[in-house]
Amino acid sequence: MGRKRLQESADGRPTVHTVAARAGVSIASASRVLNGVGGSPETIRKVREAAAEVGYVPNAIARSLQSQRTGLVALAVEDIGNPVYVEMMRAIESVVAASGRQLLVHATGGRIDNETALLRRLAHRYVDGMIVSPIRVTDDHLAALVDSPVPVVVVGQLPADAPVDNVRTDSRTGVGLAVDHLVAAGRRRIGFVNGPLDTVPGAARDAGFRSALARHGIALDERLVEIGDFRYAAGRAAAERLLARAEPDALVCANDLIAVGALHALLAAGRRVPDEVALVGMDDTELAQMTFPQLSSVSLGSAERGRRAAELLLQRIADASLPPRREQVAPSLAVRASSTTTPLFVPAPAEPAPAPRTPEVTA
Amino acid sequence: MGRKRLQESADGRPTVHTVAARAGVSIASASRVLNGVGGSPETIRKVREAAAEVGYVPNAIARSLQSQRTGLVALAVEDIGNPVYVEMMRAIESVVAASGRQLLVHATGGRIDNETALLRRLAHRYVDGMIVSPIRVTDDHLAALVDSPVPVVVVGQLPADAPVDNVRTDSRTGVGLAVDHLVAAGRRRIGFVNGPLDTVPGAARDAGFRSALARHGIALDERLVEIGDFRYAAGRAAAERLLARAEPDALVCANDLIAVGALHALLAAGRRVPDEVALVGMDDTELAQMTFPQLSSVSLGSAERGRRAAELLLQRIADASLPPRREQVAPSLAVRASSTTTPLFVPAPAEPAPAPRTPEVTA
DNA sequence: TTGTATGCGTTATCAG
DNA sequence: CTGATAACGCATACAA
Repeated sequence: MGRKRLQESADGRPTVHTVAARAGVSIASASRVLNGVGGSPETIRKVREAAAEVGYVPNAIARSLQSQRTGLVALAVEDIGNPVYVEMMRAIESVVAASGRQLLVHATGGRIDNETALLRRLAHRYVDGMIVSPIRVTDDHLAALVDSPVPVVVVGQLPADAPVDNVRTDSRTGVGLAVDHLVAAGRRRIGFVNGPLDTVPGAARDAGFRSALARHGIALDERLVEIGDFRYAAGRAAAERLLARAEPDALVCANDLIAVGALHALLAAGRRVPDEVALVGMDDTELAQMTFPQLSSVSLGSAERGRRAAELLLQRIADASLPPRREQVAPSLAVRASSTTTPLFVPAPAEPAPAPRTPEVTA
Repeated sequence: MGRKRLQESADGRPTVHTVAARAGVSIASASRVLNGVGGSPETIRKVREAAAEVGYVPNAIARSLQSQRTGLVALAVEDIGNPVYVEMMRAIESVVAASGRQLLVHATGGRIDNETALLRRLAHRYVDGMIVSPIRVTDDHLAALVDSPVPVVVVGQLPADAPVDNVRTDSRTGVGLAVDHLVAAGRRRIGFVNGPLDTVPGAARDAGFRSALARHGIALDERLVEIGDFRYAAGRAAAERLLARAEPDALVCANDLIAVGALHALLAAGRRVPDEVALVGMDDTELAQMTFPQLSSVSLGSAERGRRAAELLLQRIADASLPPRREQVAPSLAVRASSTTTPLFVPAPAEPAPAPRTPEVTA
């Protein structure tokens, strides 16, 4: 006869039945003891003993099918090599962990199909909810987001009427902060190294740069604008192209990875930073403090956005009927050595220095 | 009466029953059509239509309970901010994706309890297998690894007799490569900035450094050895401490993050790199090519280790009866500007230059 | 407290 | 090809 109700699972590992049989009790009693609810002292002893002997470990999948939850939350980002996502992830992780859940990260590689596939697969109940930070948003993508089977919070720009929880920043204004700072420092030939214009952040930053220059009455020289992608190598290459045909006295970069690439290009070309060319990155990641000189960078509050996104998600998991919410985090500028010309080898002034700063690289 | 067999799931979302009822067929037929096996043209049409109308999406948890697999593979690493794990992750991802599975990453933060908790939770059937790269290994930890409910592959050093699939490298030898290189370049006062000695990699690198110096007959000056952790900030601080009390003519760092920190410390202290102090990192990550000057670095084949680990895991998932396997990846040295003193401002020689190299930072 | 029986949503088996 | 039904492993309402 076919196995009717054996005591072990298909792959030979122990189940509640194994434990129950061994302890000489029903599976209900076994289950209760294993979950710490009820059971006479004697039963508890027997079950615990049996469980230990067979090395019982509960099947989380089965448990989830029953409880309708997995205790898992996912974060989908484009490029896990970008430190901005690391910061965001850390912030999310701490919130998620505090709720007794576990955070899983999935790198989509920026391929939209990949991201929608994720929503259509992983999200189909493997996780209790997910936070996704899409770099491009198509209608298809948006549709998948909207009728996701599990709660979703989007970090990043989204159409105004999209009924999805959303935490955003204003990178357009953020770029403006960088330009204002540089203009105030007397720079006029300000260059811009951006990522692809067909991405949401790329388009926003481009608009921000142009409007900021206009606001200051500076005519934009298109030779001072160059585009790569949002990674180091392309940023460096783009900066090299720009430097080969123009002479900026400042460079704004669409993120810190690009800025580090640009810094490399500048130093390799013999330009002194910040004396000849000031440099401002964006995202204000760890990376900005690793370079020499350290990078000024526009903070888009990635940790804060992550934290808020996690909170929104947990709230929605708890109550699916909540209306779609939208939160915004304001950008700010972290000024460091890469955009601050200071007198060198000059005795410290009697008044306290404006801010602790590492020495300049130039002599 | 209590709901006997409704057509929708507990949370009101459609199930096979919903679709079947709407299409006027049995759940068996519905399931078959939904899975693309069998079904008359008419049935297929009706079911597809019904599924589309109600927006049916299969419950992956239920499916997994039945199929005994999730199609998910997890990678557990200590610090996702360390680029070495990013490289490893990318390699693993490509192998895993090629098998039609999805990779999830979990950052343990190096806390052992966290990692064992992961094994005891997530691994309890939420994933088909996992790759874990522990930085510390206790007996407890090892035990959890050994009798993990799902296939596990460990990347990193493990006791010789541990019955666990294992991909390792020899960082001890790796440090030796760095020292050899520096000694050959005429450096004698070689310093070492390491991570914690109670970690597996920390201990191995320490041993490697000491034995390498001994091999060259160089007496170790303990003032030239400093310890932080494996991250940037601590690396920089450790290098600063070292530089405050000793005058190395070269620095070996236990990973690239530390090396970048050391580079910052050196430049901030006005030391010229590599002329006054040569610098060699370890892991040969992207980061090594981002700095100026670019970092020489000992490659521990992190991508290769990741790739192999993923292959081992997939094999074991396919056949659990495989004996424990152990693979080793040899270290190699990538020489870049940070450890190569070249004549500056000298006309290019008639013969081709030894290798394309970015200009030195010093003048 | 304990055991029986049923459901979680899906897939697989086995008659019809 | 189709439909009823039995698993998958666990949790729990209910009756004893």
